[in-house]
Amino acid sequence: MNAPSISVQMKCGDCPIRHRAVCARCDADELTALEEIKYYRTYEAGQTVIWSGDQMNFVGSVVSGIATLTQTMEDGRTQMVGLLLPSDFVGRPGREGAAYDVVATTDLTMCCFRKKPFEDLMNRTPHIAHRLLEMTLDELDAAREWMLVLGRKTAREKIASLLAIIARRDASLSPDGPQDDIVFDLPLTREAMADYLGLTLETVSRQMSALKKDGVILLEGKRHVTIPNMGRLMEEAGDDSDGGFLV
Amino acid sequence: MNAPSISVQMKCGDCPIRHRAVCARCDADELTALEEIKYYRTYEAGQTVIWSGDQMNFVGSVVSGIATLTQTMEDGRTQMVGLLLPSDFVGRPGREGAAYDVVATTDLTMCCFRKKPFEDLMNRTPHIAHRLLEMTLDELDAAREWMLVLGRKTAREKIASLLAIIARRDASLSPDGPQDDIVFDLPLTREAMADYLGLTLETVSRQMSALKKDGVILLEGKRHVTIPNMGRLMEEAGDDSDGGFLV
DNA sequence: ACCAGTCCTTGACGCAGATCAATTGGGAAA
DNA sequence: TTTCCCAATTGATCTGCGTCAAGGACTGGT
Repeated sequence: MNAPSISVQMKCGDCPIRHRAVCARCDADELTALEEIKYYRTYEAGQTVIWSGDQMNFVGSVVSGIATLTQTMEDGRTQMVGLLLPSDFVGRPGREGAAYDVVATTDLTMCCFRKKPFEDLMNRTPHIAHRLLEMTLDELDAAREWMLVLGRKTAREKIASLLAIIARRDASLSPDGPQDDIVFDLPLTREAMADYLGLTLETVSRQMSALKKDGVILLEGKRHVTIPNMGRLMEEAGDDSDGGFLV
Repeated sequence: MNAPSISVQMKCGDCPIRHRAVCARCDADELTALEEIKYYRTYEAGQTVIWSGDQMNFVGSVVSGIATLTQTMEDGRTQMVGLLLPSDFVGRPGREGAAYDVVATTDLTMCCFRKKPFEDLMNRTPHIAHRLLEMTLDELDAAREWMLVLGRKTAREKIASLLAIIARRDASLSPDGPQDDIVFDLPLTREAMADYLGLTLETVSRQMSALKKDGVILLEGKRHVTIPNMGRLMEEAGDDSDGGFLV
């Protein structure tokens, strides 16, 4: 057999991202098996990928674009419970339905695996099951970290926490040196930020302006952000530990 | 081989609870293996079981008593991120240290398994790994459910949500008919409730009084609670769906 | 009986963030 | 260029919950 290059296959064929469900121990057979059950789907900004409660017949990863996981009460109050960036995993192996609405906030491409065969592969491949457990533990840590943000932080600290997460996530993707300015475009509207932070969009806007005035961030236009001093931002977030991760 | 009664072994020998990590597919050999690496530990009310960051050399379940998972900021603000009731699992297979403080809020008995041998067993026993993934997904759902509570609910709704969780959890343990009054003793101080709900103890106290005045709950002394109408309580929680579970 | 300690309740007041409302800015279509 | 549209900003006011403070109800110890 003509063994394919692992480094390419690790990234799941032609996906430009590294699937988190795929790990260093995956061998060529497993990768071929994944290749056979995978397909791509694209969604437009604003489209709902899955409604809470719907049957979900795939798992997969975000390839490009941003999606959110949200919960809504009958009276319309909504809380975002997860932010899905490229390479993040979506799906609940072993579960029937979706627990939350998944919404594309930008144009979105997903790399999906049909669920049943994926579960079969998982069941006969211990290290994939192991990897999924690790990923789920990561998400649990992130969710609990966020509980502290929602329950105990001020509006200013909440905003700083969110910016820190996005900045860190973004910086880890780019190959820049670690202590340069961090520059990125916010992938969320003020309203989406508010739904993530348990605030109103007005409060988000005011605190963004305040952080800008105080030199914690630079803002060009509405979305383009520069972090001149990551340490300062993390102080503002009330977050000494450089832990703090999300999704 | 003299196969032991599964129904007894399912409960892990002499533990009075059913370990969630042990499932219907566990066979006698696996149960024996667990039996060999298990031990009990007891803690007094108020004692800290594990400090965040500490090396954790066991996993296990709560046998009796209540423990909490909490995070604390440097300035002392604390947020509870999990409530551990009997049969709940503690531990992060595959992880080195503890991510949160675990504190006994009442006298507590834990049934522990030494971590390394437990992980070995998990690694060679797919259905135990599978069970752990399921448990972790449950906890993730619970954490995300709680994010909605923390981010978007009012103080009154928060209190009602917490009471509903404890009531439901309690009712599922007792063999009573489903539509009787639900009666239980609150396992938490007002301060612990506040730390769970992102409130102050004074607000918790006021809202408890308000719910009592409005007949949503009956209070005898400080801790003894009767829920005359579970549906009413869940309305107050802003929670139509009878989902809603926690840890 | 008395005291000390802990937990809880209740009141008075202030403030962070919500609500309501008006205006600005910037990109796309005509 | 003008117009439209939607995201975002900013201001004015309101309010739910936090803060500070005083006191009550148990419990266990002496």
